[in-house]
Amino acid sequence: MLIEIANKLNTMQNHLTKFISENQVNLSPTTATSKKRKANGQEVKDNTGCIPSNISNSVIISNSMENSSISDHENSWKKPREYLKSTKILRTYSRVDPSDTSLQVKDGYQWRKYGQKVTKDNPSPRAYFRCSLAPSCPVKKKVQRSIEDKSVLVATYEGEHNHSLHPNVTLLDLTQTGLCDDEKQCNLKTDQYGMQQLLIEQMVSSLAQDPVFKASLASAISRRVHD
DNA sequence: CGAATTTGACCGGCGC
DNA sequence: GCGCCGGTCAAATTCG
Repeated sequence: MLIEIANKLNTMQNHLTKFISENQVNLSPTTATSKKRKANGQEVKDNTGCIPSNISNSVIISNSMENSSISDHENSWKKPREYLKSTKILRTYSRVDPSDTSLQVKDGYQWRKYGQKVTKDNPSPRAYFRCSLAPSCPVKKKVQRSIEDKSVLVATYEGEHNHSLHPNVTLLDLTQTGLCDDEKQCNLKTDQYGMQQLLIEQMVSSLAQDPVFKASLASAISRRVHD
């Protein structure tokens, strides 16, 4: 029976992988522009605090390209537009203990903090991190508490990891197996695979902590046992 | 003692 | 040109 459950979980993971691939979650370049103010001169509200209403106690992932709730200026990070065209933005929401002031989001990667700022429209400080798994990795991360719910950490990721290092994921070396002869393409595939694995882990983690999902799973297992 | 974090200073973009 | 603001730097401090 345990084997069956394991198989079911594998199937579930395959479905998740397929879903992520088909919906291009996190893998589409942002088309964000850097307009900060509306035409009438009123300030555009920073959406860092806007969280999905159905958030549980784990991680929710939103794609900046498809999620219109994310303001342009939040995505811009004051970067040149040319740079933005080739930069991928990902935002995740993590529920943490409100008393925890560390602003640490456990996503499997290792981050080095290089700055912290209090922004105008959110009293909670915003922390700036760089990926420390590889010295040349361009990925950056911003973490700030939600303005609406201080128990929710909003992590915004910019860029893609240019390395295959990931503490929780063993990646295939496509270059050595001969499956990929173009080095650039290979790096892209490797990176996308790594990001997919990360997304899967986060989604599975989210499901695992969802009481409704757990109840459904328990019910399904129970039916299996009684069959 | 080296690595990681903190924090004030500095820089560049943008609006007025 | 000036001031505001977000992002980054780097010296000081803390931690393991």
